[in-house]
Amino acid sequence: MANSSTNLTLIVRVAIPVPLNRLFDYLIPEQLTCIAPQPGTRVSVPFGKSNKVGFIIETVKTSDIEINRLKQINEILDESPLICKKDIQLLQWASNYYHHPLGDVFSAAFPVSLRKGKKATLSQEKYYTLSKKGQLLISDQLKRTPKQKQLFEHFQSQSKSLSATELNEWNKNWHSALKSLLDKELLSIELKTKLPAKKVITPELPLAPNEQQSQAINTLTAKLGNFSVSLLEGVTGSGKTEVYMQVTQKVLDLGQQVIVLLPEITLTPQLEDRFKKRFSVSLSVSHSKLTETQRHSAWLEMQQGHSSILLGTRSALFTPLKKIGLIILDEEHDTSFKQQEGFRFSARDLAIVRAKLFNIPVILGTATPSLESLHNSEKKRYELLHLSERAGKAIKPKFLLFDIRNKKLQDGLSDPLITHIKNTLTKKEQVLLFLNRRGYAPVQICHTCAWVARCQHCDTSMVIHYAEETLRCHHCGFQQRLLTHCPSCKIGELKPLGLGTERVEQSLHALFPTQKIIRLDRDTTQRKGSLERHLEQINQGEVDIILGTQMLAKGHHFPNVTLVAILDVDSGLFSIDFHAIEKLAQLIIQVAGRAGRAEKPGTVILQTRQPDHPLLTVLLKEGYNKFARTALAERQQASLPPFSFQALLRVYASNPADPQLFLNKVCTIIQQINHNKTLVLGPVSAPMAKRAGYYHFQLLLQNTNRKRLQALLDQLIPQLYIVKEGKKVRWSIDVDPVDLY
DNA sequence: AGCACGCCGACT
DNA sequence: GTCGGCGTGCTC
Repeated sequence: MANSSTNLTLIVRVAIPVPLNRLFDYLIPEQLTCIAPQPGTRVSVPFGKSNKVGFIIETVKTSDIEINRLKQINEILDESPLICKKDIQLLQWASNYYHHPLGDVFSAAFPVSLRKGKKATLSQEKYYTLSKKGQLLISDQLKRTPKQKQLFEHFQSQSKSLSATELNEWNKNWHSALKSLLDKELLSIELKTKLPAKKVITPELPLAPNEQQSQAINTLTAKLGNFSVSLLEGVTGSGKTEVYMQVTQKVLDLGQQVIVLLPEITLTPQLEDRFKKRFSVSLSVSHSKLTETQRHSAWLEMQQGHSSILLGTRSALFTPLKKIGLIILDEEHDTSFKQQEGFRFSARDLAIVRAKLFNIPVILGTATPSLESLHNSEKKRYELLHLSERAGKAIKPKFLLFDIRNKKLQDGLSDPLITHIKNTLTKKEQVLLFLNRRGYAPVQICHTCAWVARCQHCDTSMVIHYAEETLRCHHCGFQQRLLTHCPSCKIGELKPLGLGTERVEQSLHALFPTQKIIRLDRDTTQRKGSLERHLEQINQGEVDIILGTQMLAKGHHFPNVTLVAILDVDSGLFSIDFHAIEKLAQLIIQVAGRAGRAEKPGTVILQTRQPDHPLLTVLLKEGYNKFARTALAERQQASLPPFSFQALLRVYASNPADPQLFLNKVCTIIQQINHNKTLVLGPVSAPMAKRAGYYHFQLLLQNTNRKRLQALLDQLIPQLYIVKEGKKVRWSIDVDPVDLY
């Protein structure tokens, strides 16, 4: 007889969430081999000294590791795979493309609960129903206990099982009566899966689309059932959401599900509200502010098909769907779709990969398309759909560029700006001021010896926060008491240098003592719900001047604001990162969309020391589209993305010399394998070399051909895990970086 | 990433 | 004489 044990040996290759770029092989114990575990199934495995939850990637007969060195899995956690083959393919593609370990990539696709091994079932809810005994009872027999009689009769009239939630809707005071009825065995308990709440609202009716909207809706509807990417370019107020919702309805009519991805926003978006009011089907929401249980439920509701629409941020993209029909990505230009740590994926780009795998369409919507997406539409990879008409009679805002060179400024406010603020306030309209720096002033300097308070952990100055009488580092959080005397020369007077929101606020109070001024930045909105409270005050008209950082730029519309000013646009114009001007242009247009409404046109004021900046001039005189075209031409000239492809290798270590030693080694490795003319820029120290006590270096790789860049990375990255110079540092690779530091 | 093992300083 | 510092090496 043949050796049956070798015939029966079943090995599974498991992705484990550790930063190791390989899979781990395990044996399936004999008593479990009857269940052939499918890829996408979770398993509990012994790993090192502890146990971990991993994901089966494939089943194989042999392993590169000696069979007697393989461990057995502890347990198969799922009866069937939690994600389908195509979604596994998506994750494998992402792991290859972003050169990030597969186990970690899998982790990103699952809520924490499932990563930890929690059962993949929706929570059970207790339902109460009349027992056999209860069904035979006449309610008059309970007349001595009126509360119980009332509850009993409620059950009789409903003639179905009721949950605690449903009982609460009926009458808040049911707990003790219920307990008594249970004790008398007149009621019995049954457990039911907790499904997303049934809606009791009458859904709002679709709006009548205008000519352009119905054209977009028709075009998009015709694309259902096939892969395509459409770039829906619609100015603020042109009714993109209506288009999303009407196409979504068509997908629902086909019995399919829709994912709607939104940027991470600090302000509650109206979009969620509009979807909830429009559709009677169940809708799930998934973002980082929800509890773990809520995200667990949302994931399973979509996976099991109980819910038809998923609204979520970046990582919601990976949620498995029973019948995926459409992916919508709103505000596609927003950089929060790119994860900025660990597995640095772009949800926008992966949405397209996923859509291709499932043969479904993607809609990318925005008023200010990213340059990459515009380029792709010019190359006919995406279909460009325009919504240029503003709904209603809304008038475009007026832009004013204020040259502040050699001008007297009162804490960042020029005289003409102050005049505009005064005029707006006289008309009882609101003013919105942007300054992207919190605190009082970014520098405390000695008037005599020019000594500057610096952070001891970072290459940056300490920011003055007068309100708390502290100096703070905005990069590592280090803080100390405000200084009163120069520690260097001992005689000089310490003065604030530069602008922060706190300082501008103080100045505004002096200029407009009778007006209500509100400051919104991380310092004033730390407490939960305080931002929402402030926004409510603003929309109630209790506030005259709103001053804030860019946290105000996204997601919320202030209808009574008719003057918006960006106090300092120059930081965007001078940045060493070529993405900065694109982001600034998007910010300006998005901010302009916040201001004014039909009968009250808005004005947008930009203060600058570069009034002749060519791109800025184009943007204001000829609009975003012309700006984008000009900026794209500049990128092409310089061979920058999207005309080339980049990968950024970031390194840091506590020892200042180690990062560069590692990158020097990396350069020699690249020289050995670089047969494809990939540009190697660096190593250079990061723009702020020392941060939170670590020294940062980086190396930028660039090639006009994406495949060639990938081919280099394919050869390079595995070696980074091996070389000894890599052991002393922490490194990470960022493919298609959107932030170059 | 964890978590061990492994050799050199300040302490009961 | 030990407790523990974090360097380096492994995880199927």
